Amino acid sequence: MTFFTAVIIMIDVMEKSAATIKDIARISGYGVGTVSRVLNGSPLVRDETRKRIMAVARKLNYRPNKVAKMLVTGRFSQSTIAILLPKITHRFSMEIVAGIYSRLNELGYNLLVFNIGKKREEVFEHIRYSHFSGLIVLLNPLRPEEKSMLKAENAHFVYLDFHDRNENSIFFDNHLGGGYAAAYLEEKGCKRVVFIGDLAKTVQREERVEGFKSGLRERGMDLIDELYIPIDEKESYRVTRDLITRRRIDGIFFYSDDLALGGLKAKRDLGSDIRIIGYDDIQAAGYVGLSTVRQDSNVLGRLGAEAIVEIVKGEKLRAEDLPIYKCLKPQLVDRGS
Amino acid sequence: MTFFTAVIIMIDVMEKSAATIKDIARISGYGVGTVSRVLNGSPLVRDETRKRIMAVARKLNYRPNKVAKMLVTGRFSQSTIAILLPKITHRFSMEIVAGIYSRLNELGYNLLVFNIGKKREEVFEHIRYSHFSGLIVLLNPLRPEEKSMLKAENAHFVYLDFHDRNENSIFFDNHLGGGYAAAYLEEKGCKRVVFIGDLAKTVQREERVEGFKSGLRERGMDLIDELYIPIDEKESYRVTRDLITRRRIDGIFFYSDDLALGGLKAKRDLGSDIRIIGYDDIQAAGYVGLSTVRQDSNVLGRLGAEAIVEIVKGEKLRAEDLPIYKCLKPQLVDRGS
DNA sequence: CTGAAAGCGCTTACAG
DNA sequence: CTGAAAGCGCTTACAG
Repeated sequence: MTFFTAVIIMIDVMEKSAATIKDIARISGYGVGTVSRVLNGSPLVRDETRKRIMAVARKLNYRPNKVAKMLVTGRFSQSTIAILLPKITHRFSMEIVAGIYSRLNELGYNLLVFNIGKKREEVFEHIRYSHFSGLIVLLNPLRPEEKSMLKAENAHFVYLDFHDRNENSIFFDNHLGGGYAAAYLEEKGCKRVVFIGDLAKTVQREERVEGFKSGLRERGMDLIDELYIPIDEKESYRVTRDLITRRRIDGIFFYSDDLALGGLKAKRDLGSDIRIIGYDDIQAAGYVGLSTVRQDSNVLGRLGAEAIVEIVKGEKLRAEDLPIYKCLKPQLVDRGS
Repeated sequence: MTFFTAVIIMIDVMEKSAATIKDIARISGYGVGTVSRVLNGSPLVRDETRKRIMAVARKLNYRPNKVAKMLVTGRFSQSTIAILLPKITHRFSMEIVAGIYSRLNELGYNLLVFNIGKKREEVFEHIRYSHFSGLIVLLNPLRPEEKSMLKAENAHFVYLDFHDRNENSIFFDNHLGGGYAAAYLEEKGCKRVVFIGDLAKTVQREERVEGFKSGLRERGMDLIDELYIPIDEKESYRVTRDLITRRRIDGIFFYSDDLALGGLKAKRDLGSDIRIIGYDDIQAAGYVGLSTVRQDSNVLGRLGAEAIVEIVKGEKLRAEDLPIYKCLKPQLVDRGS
């Protein structure tokens, strides 16, 4: 008895790697089949046996290997869709995620969330060794080696709010939206305007800026400056205040509502009549009365969820309509800011 | 050659279940080892062989079985934490999720999201056959059979914003918060107040109401009515407008900010001087100037993430400090509403 | 370069 | 009631 206990403790200490059903069988003196039955609550075992085996299992702090169980039973959740978020996320991205989630939920799929962290490679290792049926890539491009990894696994993916002619993409027209911003500022009588954007140089930003600039050109308005700052309400508050007090300008187009929120606060605190427009139409924009270029995050998210599920289920696989390439239009929302 | 093609097509059509490496081996005439090497891009294969095998793989639309690969390589992402959301979610729940997510992210864990849908049993089947290390159960109790399923899998879980003496729980003190609401309304000079809550009868609601009532009693204030309505801003707008116009009351305590938002709008539209207080302090509350009882969703989420990770890593397993049972305090936020 | 075999941790008929 | 064996789909030394 003491020896018996001693053996168990030794093993408990030695075995750094998790205990298996085999260990339990060996130590308890039963066969693996019996152990398996006990662990799964089969009624076909003696009570005595059950107790003995359970005791050993507890002692070893046994945790069944789900992967092995999945393989043998063939029952594993095929209904998980993964999403890959960019390193820095605006509130807008989170609203897209909410849209994806709600549609996925209706379709009976679970959501697995990845995030491009410091070590991009590590994240892709995780992705590689995780179990999911399809991937939604949000707002940023995949590198060639990442794509080929996915191809090798024959794992499907769809870009959301990013576009690549050769891949499934659902996205907003940023050039058009930039133009809307110019039109808005013109309508409010602005002549000398500034653009304030995120530090991160993204395709979305470039397209939006380009659309804005060509809009200004058409209207004979002047782009006095372009500023690039971190996504931080306080920072944009400060920058806007400086602009209003030190420079002769009458309108600002912010790359995103996150940024514009700080700017609007500065304008109001100073009682300035400068005109401000943001981008995205996040929830807060409605509450504070910020004019913006609306991108319907909910629609985008839901479309993305539907697309990846269709692809994964192979409903589109043999059709000519792959890759999916869908461009959505933004809308101008005038709240008088 | 035609025969060859015919065979492939037949198989392609017949095999409803996915093609395996064995199928490719059989059809291509090579061994499974070679097929595996090709599929994994090993350089130790003739080019000719590679092409032939790849052709068959494509024809069969081969998708590697990740589960089998995981089992044999032993490389599968152990760093996934799952959360289980209640059927109906307030915005507050979503803010908790954001907190969980951000902390999990820092700790290098992925997030898998489940949601109690129509068929509760089905969700638990999914949970059972999904691979994750620990589970965070948000805002609602597990049933006995669900707990025993988790126990059988030796899967750890922690309740967040729900409490049970026998399980790991991190939660807010609702009784205290209800008292704060009463104190707020008294301070604003209210005498005749109403409580408006969600239809769903939850522990949280009961505790909050009880705290509110005993707060009123201490202060000699009258609870004129208790109304229970669906979580819907329009609905709470309507109900509040009716209360203001038809009944002699001077204050309303809303179970959640989601509800209070509609009420505040009604108050302002009518120019009423009724006092309104909500609960949670969701983002929108700050934007519209709603007084509320603040529960720090970010802190709660982050604590939950840390707790489950600690438990999963066994850092607390042999200590006496299990189960974790931590009660957080809410705070009163006076925005003058 | 390629095949045959062993094995990952588990379940499940099949015999006793 | 219990054990021995086959097998889930894959990888990986080990021989050729």
